[in-house]
Amino acid sequence: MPELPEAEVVRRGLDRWVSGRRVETVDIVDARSVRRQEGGPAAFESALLGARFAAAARRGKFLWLPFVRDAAAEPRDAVVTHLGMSGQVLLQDPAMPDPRHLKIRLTLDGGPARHEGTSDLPGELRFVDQRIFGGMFVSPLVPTLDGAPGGAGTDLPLIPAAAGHIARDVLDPLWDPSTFHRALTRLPSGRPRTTGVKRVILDQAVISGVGNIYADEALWYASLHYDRPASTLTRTHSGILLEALIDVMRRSLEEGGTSFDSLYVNVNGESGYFARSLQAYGREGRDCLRCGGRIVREPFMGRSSYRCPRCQRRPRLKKFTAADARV
DNA sequence: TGTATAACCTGATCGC
DNA sequence: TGCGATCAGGTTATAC
Repeated sequence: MPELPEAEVVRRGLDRWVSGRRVETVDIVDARSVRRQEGGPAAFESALLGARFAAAARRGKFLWLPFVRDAAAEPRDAVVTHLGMSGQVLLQDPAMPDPRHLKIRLTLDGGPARHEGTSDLPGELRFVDQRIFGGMFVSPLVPTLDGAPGGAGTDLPLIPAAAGHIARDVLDPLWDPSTFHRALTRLPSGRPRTTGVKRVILDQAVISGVGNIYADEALWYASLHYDRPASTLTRTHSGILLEALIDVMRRSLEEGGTSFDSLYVNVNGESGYFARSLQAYGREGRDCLRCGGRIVREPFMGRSSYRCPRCQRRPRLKKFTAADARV
């Protein structure tokens, strides 16, 4: 299931194989995959025909390719891709049969000089999506603003308007423990966040790139229960949690991401191997590798949470006091 | 204003 | 064998 490491693997593939190339044809096989496109499928097609892609970028699980029509111009728009639950971006030879669940097909030219002599340069970019939670759409690039969730201090000067609400992601080098602690434990208004810590780290407007798998993994490393009120976390807790999030994302990235089935692959159709390294997620009934307790699976937000009941104990109910509300 | 939840979607799996 | 129910989960809209 695509989270930050999987999106980054795909971004690297796009950057290597697609940037610098021009779109020759656009074929929307299933209009549901461009449902977020303003103006509908026709607008998507007319925006991309003849466009030349620049370097691929990403924030959290959103990735995008800025594009231009005039080689001398600066990109003002980007084609944004979100993989959702089951999206894949494949670069394939046009002679290969269409994959099942093919939704969008872009044929690309031979690319710039750096692609010359590359005998196996795939000619088609194919967006494949079984569950149709993902999609593609064109969005104007806007400056990242101070005060926006991922705004000041980011290394991305421009971001698609449609992704402007997404906060700085886990691997952004400019996160620091103090900023993270405040984002985790306080609302923008300054009031305490009383909601559970897992809900908060899944909120892409607080920190982006975390999904159900890596949330459970990071909480296991930090020995935190998913329902512990965020406002009760100390700076030590939030510091350990941030380190755990960064560490689990980096290690997953080194192994090409997490694949449980064929639903996540890189642009070459290859699976990642991080599923073998998971400590909590998907390990129901197996021993906790830290304390020997038995990992349990519990319903949470309409999905599942995995934890060790011994070293990630359920928080005791605490009466809310005036001191908690002090800003 | 902040939080919780339903809806979207398809294939695999399970029980009857 | 075939059918229906259930489950998986990221994002957004809606309800509270």
